[in-house]
Amino acid sequence: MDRVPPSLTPQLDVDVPDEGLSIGDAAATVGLSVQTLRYYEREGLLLDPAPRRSNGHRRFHRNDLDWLAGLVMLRETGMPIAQVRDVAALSRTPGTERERLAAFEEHRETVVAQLKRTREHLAALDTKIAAYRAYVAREEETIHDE
Amino acid sequence: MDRVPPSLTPQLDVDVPDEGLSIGDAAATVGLSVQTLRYYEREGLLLDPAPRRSNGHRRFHRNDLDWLAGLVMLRETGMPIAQVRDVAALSRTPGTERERLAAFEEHRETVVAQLKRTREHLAALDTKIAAYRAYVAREEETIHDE
DNA sequence: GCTTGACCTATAGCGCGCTATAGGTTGTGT
DNA sequence: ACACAACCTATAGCGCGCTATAGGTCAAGC
Repeated sequence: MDRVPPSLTPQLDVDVPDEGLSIGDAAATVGLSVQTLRYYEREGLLLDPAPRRSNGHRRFHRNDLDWLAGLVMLRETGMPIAQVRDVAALSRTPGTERERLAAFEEHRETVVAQLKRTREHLAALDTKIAAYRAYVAREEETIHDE
Repeated sequence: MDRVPPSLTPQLDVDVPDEGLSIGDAAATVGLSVQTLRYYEREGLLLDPAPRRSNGHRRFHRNDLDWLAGLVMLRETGMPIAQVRDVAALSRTPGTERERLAAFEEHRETVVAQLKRTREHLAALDTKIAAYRAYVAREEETIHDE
């Protein structure tokens, strides 16, 4: 078996017609621009180049959309293009399930670390905001007192 | 009063000598490169251009370091340079405490939103990891059975 | 006295991730 | 029949945030 069965990667809850989606609809569905989607294909981030209709237009099917949703997730959690490309290459190669798992687990660690940092920054920001609120409140009082 | 008193923005718990730090030490302290620090100065992200010694070398004092820590926090939570510049400009202008507060509160919202998205992405990533773990485990079993 | 290193200014260059432009084909609605 | 939108390829350009380079001053240590 080459890839994890689709049933195990439930990403998207939109229904995709059997004939697939145009690039415009696909882009809208996953929240990318049409250019970006073509760019991703060129850069080898897709599982496969999207199949074309007789007129040369791309069609995106269910599994493409699922993959795209995952790819957007990786990108939005800060995974660089090059690394996504590596993951895509792995996912194209049968018998690399362990490596894929390792890649995802490693990325998970970076996301968790990033989350932690952001939470700490948020705390600092809250401290700053509290200080300013106190200052502004104090100023208001002073005006009242006059 | 021009700025919020330093006591209300406790950012950094390192002690800074009275004569201040060199740019190298300051950069190391706040986790930036020397070039980046100079770049930030040029771009007007500092409260004021750092004062120079007779030899033209910058000195960073306590309040500069505090500001820098805050600036790094803003940058690392994704605030663009241009917006940091605006905040710096506000912080230079007396009587703008309310605007500064508003800027920080607004940024807080974007950070919270970003945090939420990242947590959702993390959940999706965890689902993927779980699926792969199950797959790999199942594969292992199959090999055992042979 | 001379090298070494940290600093200085000024300016050019770069990596990333798109985004825009040119020039063309297809197909759908009026 | 014809305009108009959506698609196509190929390639150039751009915004952001640094980072590197050139060319120099100064201070300390060997």
